[in-house]
Amino acid sequence: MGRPAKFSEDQVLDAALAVIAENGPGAATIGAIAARLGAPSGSIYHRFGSRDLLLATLWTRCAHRFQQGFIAALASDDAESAALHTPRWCRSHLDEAAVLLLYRRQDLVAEWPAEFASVNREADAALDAFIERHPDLDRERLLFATVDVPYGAVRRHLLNGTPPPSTIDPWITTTCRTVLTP
Amino acid sequence: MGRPAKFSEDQVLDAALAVIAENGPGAATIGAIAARLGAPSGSIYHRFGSRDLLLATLWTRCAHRFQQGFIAALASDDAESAALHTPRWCRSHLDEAAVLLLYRRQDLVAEWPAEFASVNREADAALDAFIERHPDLDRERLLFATVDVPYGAVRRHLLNGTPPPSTIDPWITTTCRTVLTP
DNA sequence: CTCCTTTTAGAGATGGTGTTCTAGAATGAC
DNA sequence: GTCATTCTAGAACACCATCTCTAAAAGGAG
Repeated sequence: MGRPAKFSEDQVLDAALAVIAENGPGAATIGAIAARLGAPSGSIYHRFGSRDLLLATLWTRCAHRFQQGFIAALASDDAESAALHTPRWCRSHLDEAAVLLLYRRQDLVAEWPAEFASVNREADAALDAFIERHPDLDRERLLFATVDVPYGAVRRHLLNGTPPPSTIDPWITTTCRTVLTP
Repeated sequence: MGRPAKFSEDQVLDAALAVIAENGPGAATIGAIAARLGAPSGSIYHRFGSRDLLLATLWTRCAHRFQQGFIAALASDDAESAALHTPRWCRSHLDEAAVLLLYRRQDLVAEWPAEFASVNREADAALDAFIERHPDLDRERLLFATVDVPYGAVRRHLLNGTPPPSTIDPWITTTCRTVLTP
């Protein structure tokens, strides 16, 4: 019932994604997003009550998509594969990776809406479970090997807008193994 | 001759630095910077012709200060010390590190002024010289060990506003050694 | 002291952005 | 067909930030 939507919610988010990946969060004005989609700004506001709500939704979508593979790798008790998930995912999701890894939430969203509070709950739980199974590891060390190093390895290339080359993978793996084995 | 300045150029830059470190680049409006310094906005514009010019100057000052130690370590042919420079400098220059490492130039400065074009010339030259002396190394590998990994190790802590703990240093050193020795 | 320069001081013009509001178009239910 | 509902469409509003402009203050040179 009612008029069918001409622009889906995901289409709006994709437009916002493209704008940010191209010109940074500052360029992600409602006007720019609407223009990219060929929609009037009113339609955007009809879907998402505010700019903050729109960008928080986008951020959450990106984070959720990214974390799936990471969580799965941790759940199968494979730290090296978890570490490699970052470069791999970046290669196949260049724009989303740029938005997720190059910026902070606060750079996109002035005031983070309460309903999006626990974006990282699942990932945190996966890390906790992993630690639980490996009492000789501390959380900081695990984060360094599986999050921080892959992130650093990938960042420069995301800044260029180019996919991270496959040469970095063995460096990440080696680092992971070296740091995590006593 | 002429009226003596009540606010020095560095004072203005320091005020901008504090504002950004506290609330992000979006909060670094001329009004906020002036208010923090207790100066009227007109005085800011008298010194720095525009907001872009002010922030570009700040960025360049940060980058220059940061790169001194890095360049020196590379010049003395010590890659591990170059890698450790990042966490060390972050500890003693928390605010500047946050501005320099957490944001992109484009996040601060809409249009980078031409006169600040070559911020990284010296650092690039130091890297080139190092490579020249170690023909078995390629540049990407050196960047990974001395730039990317330390950067990743430090980022989460800068986001918290806390100095990176000393526990990360041996991980960085180990990574550096492992990746750079054939 | 009188000129000249530099800087402070802040009011005001300008432009752009988030948001709201009203009107109209498209569809399903009856 | 008529009504209710959902969405498009874009004009209008309010706000905020950058930047400009004018006047006055503070010192040095002659």
